[in-house]
Amino acid sequence: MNIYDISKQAGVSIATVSRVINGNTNVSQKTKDKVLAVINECGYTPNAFARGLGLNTMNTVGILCPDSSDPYLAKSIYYLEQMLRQNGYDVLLCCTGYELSEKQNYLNLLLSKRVDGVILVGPNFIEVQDAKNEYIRLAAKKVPIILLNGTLSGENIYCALCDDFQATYDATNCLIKNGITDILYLYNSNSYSNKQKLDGYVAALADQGIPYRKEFVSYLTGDLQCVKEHLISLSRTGLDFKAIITSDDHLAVGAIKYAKSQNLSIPSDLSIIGYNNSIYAECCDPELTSIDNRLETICKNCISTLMGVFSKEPVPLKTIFPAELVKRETTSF
Amino acid sequence: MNIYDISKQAGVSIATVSRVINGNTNVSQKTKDKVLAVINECGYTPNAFARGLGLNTMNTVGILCPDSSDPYLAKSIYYLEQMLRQNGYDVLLCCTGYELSEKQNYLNLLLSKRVDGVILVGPNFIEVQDAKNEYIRLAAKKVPIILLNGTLSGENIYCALCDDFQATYDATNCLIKNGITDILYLYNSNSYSNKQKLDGYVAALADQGIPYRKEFVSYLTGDLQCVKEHLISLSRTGLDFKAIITSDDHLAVGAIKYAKSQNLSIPSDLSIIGYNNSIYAECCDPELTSIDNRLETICKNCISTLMGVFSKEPVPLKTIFPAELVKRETTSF
DNA sequence: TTGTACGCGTTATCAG
DNA sequence: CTGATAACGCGTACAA
Repeated sequence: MNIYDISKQAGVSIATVSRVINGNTNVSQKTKDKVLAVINECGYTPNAFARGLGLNTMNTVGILCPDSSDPYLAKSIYYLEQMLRQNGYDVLLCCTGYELSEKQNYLNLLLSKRVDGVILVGPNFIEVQDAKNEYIRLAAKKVPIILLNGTLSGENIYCALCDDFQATYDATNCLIKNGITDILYLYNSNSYSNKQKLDGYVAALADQGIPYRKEFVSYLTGDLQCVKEHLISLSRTGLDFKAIITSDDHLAVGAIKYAKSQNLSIPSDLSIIGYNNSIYAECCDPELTSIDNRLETICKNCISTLMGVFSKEPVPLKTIFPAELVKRETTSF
Repeated sequence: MNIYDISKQAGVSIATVSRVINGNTNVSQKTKDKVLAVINECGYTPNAFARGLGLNTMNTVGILCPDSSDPYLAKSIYYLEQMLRQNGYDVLLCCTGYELSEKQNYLNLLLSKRVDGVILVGPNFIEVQDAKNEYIRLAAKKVPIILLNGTLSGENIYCALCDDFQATYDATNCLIKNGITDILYLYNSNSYSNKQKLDGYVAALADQGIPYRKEFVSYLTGDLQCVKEHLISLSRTGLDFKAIITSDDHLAVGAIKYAKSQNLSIPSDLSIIGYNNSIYAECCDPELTSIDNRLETICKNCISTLMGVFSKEPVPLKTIFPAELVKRETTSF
């Protein structure tokens, strides 16, 4: 079943069939009806590959993320998929894992599939060492690249993110204002975004005249059990801490597990603040105070920027939204 | 940059370039080296659309799911994406929501994009009324359809699932054997799979001579708060229950929230068993006993079946795995 | 308003 | 081992 079959059956040329399919107005109602009738009768659908070849696009956007099962990234993907589809774009999904080389491979793979644009989801795409981000700039020579919760300068690269520095700065400040100064900071990746968060924590301490203590900051990967055990061993060294801020809700849940295991009561003995305001924050107990980085808003911004680029409208290179501290049961304020 | 440019630059015909690209053996090493050199120099990548047009495939599989941000579905998608990519297939992701008409629309959309196969993820695709599943059988006339955790008979439809009936049967039995007979059952969708789960619960009661009580079974949608409130109002009616089995971990977390709010101690006052063994089960407190339906195994089976269909090998129509009760802190056994 | 003819970039076939 | 050429199915100038 192709456009020739339809044109024969309807007694018109393929050009007319094409016009009808693509909503071209220069077709008489009578002809249009006839063609549509044949199309419906035959259940004809234009061949997407041929169309893609001619138009040099299949209206597809690539979404790259380290791990689509991470609740926060999963939510991002969900929003993006919905919004892209509303705009008539399909989603090609790629889960890269956390290795730089794989991210690079998959980005090139998407380019070779001729996607119209790529969205890099999550802060983990941007490395602190700028040279390692060069592959993204290279890709941006071919299609627009959108960073969701990441920031990178470069032509044809657009960023939408939350002010991570300010967010942890404010959260840290909030604790200090409430008389809590022994604050642990836990993070789980060395991305640029996580560096910002850490900087916010450090700056807040400095601004309040509280000395920064290296042993209060830990880089941690692994499951909840690992987090718990790390905190237990930390407290066994005699370290005394009254609060924990984490770069991720998952770590914060680990902190809750630690508190339970030591019979510490939350928040009177230990305050905990997570990051992302993901489902983790609601299903744990006590429910987690968490920094909300306005995921839906950011996703919406990404898509509107991308659509703007496609239609050659002027769009902002970088959009930064403020975070919001969502207070639940792991803090007393 | 197309195959003609390369062929000119290398001083060979486009046929030879094509042969080199596609690893055809009938090319002399010398020619091959020359062509490869030019390809690398120019950074040439074959046009995927043209290739698709010629081969009538772009090696793409559609994944349809109601909501990619649901932890259980997100995990499924993650596994599937990984495994498909290992086999050289891309993933076109579609989030349909829970409306039948939308599922239908999106399935047709995927077909029009000429995917090589479609995987329907999650039990929610199969309706109890068989007529409502007809659109899937129709789609299967064009490409193989794989049901992940669903079951439907039909040509070119393949199913991999977990024995939901047996799973809740065994879980219910387990509670009864431990002297708990007042067991609530909560479910959140009317899918075929959820019907199986409910049947398992009912059958276990019957086999143990415990009368089935309609008021012990609730259909519930909504967030954790809703679940909690429903249970509170249920207990206010004087209903006395000692255990809750749910069709989904999310509902079970709601049940935990309920127990907390009523100062019931878990599991001595109330036992809770969830379903899916998702991240919900680990991050709540107490950690949730949950029925694990072997997601990774099922995903692996789906992909191997699909690849089998693609290569025209004989494959099973239906594969059923047993579930496993993962015991944590919400049950005493 | 409609039809003809060509281009899009591959891969496959067949001839040499 | 290599080259010429015909599909693949559609969109679209351009002609009528």
